[in-house]
Order: sequence, then structure tokens, then C-alpha cells
Amino acid sequence: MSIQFNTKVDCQYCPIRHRAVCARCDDSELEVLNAIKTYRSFEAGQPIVWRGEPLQFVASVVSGVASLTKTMEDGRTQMVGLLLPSDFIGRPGRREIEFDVTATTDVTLCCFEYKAFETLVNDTPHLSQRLMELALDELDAAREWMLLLGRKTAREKVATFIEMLVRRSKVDDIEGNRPEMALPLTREQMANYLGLTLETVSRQLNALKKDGILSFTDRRNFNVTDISQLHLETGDDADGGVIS
Amino acid sequence: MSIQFNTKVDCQYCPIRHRAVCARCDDSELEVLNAIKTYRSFEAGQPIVWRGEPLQFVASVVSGVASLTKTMEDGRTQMVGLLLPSDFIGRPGRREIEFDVTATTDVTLCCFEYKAFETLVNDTPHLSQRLMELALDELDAAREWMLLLGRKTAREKVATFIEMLVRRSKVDDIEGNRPEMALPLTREQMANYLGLTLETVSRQLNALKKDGILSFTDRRNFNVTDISQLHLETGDDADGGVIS
DNA sequence: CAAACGGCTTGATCCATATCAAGGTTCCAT
DNA sequence: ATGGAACCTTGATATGGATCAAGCCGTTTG
Repeated sequence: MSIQFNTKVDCQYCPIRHRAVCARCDDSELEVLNAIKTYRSFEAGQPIVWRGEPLQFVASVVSGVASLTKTMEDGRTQMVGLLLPSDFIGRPGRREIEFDVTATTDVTLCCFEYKAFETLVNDTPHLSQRLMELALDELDAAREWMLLLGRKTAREKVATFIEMLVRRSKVDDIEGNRPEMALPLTREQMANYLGLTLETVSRQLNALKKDGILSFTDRRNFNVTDISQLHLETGDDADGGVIS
Repeated sequence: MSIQFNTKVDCQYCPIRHRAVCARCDDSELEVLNAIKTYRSFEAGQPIVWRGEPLQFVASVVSGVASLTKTMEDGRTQMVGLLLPSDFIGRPGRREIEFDVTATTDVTLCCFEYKAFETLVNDTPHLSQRLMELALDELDAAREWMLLLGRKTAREKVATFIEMLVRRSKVDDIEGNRPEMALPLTREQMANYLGLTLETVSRQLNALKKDGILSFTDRRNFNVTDISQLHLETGDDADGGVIS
């Protein structure tokens, strides 16, 4: 099965309304976006955009996870970004990108035709400001990841990745319990994100499990059993840790 | 000696006029910038901004090289950016940064008081557009570096660094000869940029010299003797190589 | 001028992670 | 239900780069 064109949800009920590129838009601006947007779905594993291919659309991730990857001639691969719900694909003035975008889980995108969106951005400070914020957030994230790739140990890398997943999908229930979470990536994809091999990722995940920091219900679903210890394992500043 | 406040150069004669944040500005916009700008110099090794400290000014690098570094509690350090002439320090809406900015050579900055600049950006699309371009360029560079840090060998890392220096300081003379260049970083700083140790950097530089790719007049000054071989050593796509 | 210091090189050794290899589990297609 | 493919685990071994160590060079300091 190929790309799905789905029924679109009204912006007012959209789960990413307050974090996506439209976050600052008022009701009338939202109406314009609502009119031109289309939804598309991609199954896990499907390519969304190839490197160098001119973008037909820009989009917000509504649900699911997509990855940005760079590949060397000999096959070495580095993931350079992970797109979670509310993250944005595409930038004004850049019709081409120099990495591949792939759905790593089933993904639904809220798409805008490239040219129409660009025009809209020029007329809508609320959009262009938010786009700048999103770009700067990504820049911060990329630099944080440079520290991880260049200086952290395998254990620190894996712990940091898990902690990031927890932070980005903050949906503790009322009690503050952490519901079970799913790893959105295979061991190999995690390895490509963390600059490791899949064997090392597997060993480190099992080490964190053995040390009582994570528990697994199966290979993809886990709970964080000791969040403050997890934080200590990331190598990041001691203070950032939240005892919950 | 501390920070120097220098006489400022008129924008019309400014060496970074066409690449810096002001690149798209017209004459009248330039006049406004000219009126509010100040020059400051920092000696090699001096801090420019500390992590977490509220920015007093934003600035373009006019000459010299500055670095952005992140440091872990135990002292592990990763350089997350290298600012060469025309690069910009500071972003609208972000009064604090989470890395240190340091002069690695003697540096001259073209500074704008934070609040005044922010106001100007809001009223000047030529500025805000250019600021977005610069941010996206940095994002591209950061992602390129993620590939380097996560997947390249020590030799590829060093070759990539040298090639980047050559590319960014493109000033071949009329014959296309490459004049002697200076390394703007110590071995230790290069190591922190490349995710290596200083010993490994030293060994790889000497290996490139032994293989006839670089030649050194002293420890800091070198020539590229085989630019196409240098490119091959970077591990990047075969086509990007320019035979000059 | 000597001494101290920062930056760099070079050699010897070590070790974290890669690589190689084999087998297990889950899920899907026939 | 059977076979196969994708994914994951685990063990044995190899290795690139880190670490430890010593000494050199050039420059600054006393």
C-alpha cells in the first residue's frame, strides 16, 4: 500500500495545534491554513522525501515518527534528526534538502503545497516567527546531539536517547506514573542515531534493564523504572533531573 | 588586556558586507545599522559570552575565529560550532545560549545592542530573512558535523576539517594557487571539534603530511599540496571534489 | 640566561566498542 | 503448520583510537 490521503481533522481539534508551525496563529489565520492543508499517511519504512528531490510540500508531523538520515557512499549511515509530532519538514527558500526523510513508524502528516505555503509565510509574521523558533530549536537539538556523538559513552548515549523519548512524549497520567512507552526505532536505527552498532545498542539496553533502570514487556515496549537514575546515566548536568 | 572598542569601518567598505546578516540590506537600511553598530575586539583565548549569561549584544564576526563549546561536568568538551568571518552570534527571542563562545584567534566583532537589534529585525524583512538563512545554514552545517562525529574515521575527520577551512577561506590567488593557510585552532581545540584526542589529531595531521597531501612551514601554517586527494580522504561524495 | 610553560610529537599499552558469528524470537506469507 | 525474513540477543575476537608517558620546541618570565 502506498501513500494515503486521509480525511483532515479541523485545526481546532488538532493534537499539535499548540506546538506546531501554526502555534501562534489566530483563528482567522488558522482558517486559511485549514483550507489549504491536506493529510497524508505513510507506513513504517516508507520514504517521505529523498535527498536532493525538490520538495512538493512542507508538512507538520501529526502522529508517528519520521527520521532524517545521511548516508555515505559505502553505506555508513547517520541519523541527523528525529521528527516527532509537531515537528516540521521543509524550510522557506529551500526547495531541496540534503538528507532522506523516512517514516520509521506509521506517520500522518499535515501537508501544505510548497509554493502556497511560502507565500503565506511571507504574509504571516505569526508563521514566520514560529518557523524561526522551530529552526532554532532544531539547531539547539543538533548541537546537543553533537556533544552526544562526539563525547558520550555508549551507555550515556542510550540513556540520553531514552530520556529524550520520555521528555518528548510527556503524558504522565494523573498520578505522575509513567505509562508504558514504545521504542519508535529498531536497534539498527537507534544505532544510526547514536553513532553506535546495533549490537552495542542491544547490549546497553539490556544492561540498563539488568540495572533496574528500564523494564521491558517485549522488545519494543518498556517502562522507565528509575527516572532519576536514568538521568544520572545520561552524563548531563545533575540538576536537570526531575524526581517524579 | 581586555576587550577593545575599535573604530568602526563604514559598512560600504566592510569585508563581510555581502555574506553577513546585513547582506540583503539596501543603503538606507545599512545606514541605520551603521549608526548603531560598535566594534569590539577580543584576544585569542578570551571568552566572548558564557553559557547561560544574558546576551548584551548580538554580533557578526568581522575577522578572526570564535568557537562555540559545550562542556560536561567531568570536563569532556565538544565544540559545536566554529564562527568564521560573516557568521552571526545571537538569535532573536533567545537572550541566553547554552554553550560558551570563545575567541580562538584575535577576533573583531561588529556588535548591536540586543534590544535595539531585535526591534530592527521586526521592522526589517531583509534582516529577518537573512537571519533565517544564516540559521538554516548553521543547521545544515551542524547536521553535516553529526555525520562526521558519528561515523567518520579519525583520518576522515581531520581531512574534512582541513577541507572546510579551505572552502570557507576561499582566496586562491589569480593563478588558482592556494596560498599558505593558518590553522585557527590548537591540536586540542581541533580534537574537541572532531571528537578525538589531541594526540590522534597530531598523528593524523602528520600522516596527511607524510602522504604528500599537506605540507607544513611550521606547526600552525600549512599548504594543501593535493586538494583532490584531500577530498578523497574526507569520505564525502566523489563528485563534490573540485580539481583546481 | 635559565627556568617554566604551553603546545606539539612520538612511542607503548590499554580498552571500549566494532566486527564476526551463531542462534533465538516474532511475524507474516504460503 | 511451515518456511522464511526481519529483528534481536549473546558470545568471541579484533582494532581504532584513547590513555599513559616521555621528551622536544618556541616563547615568555624572572
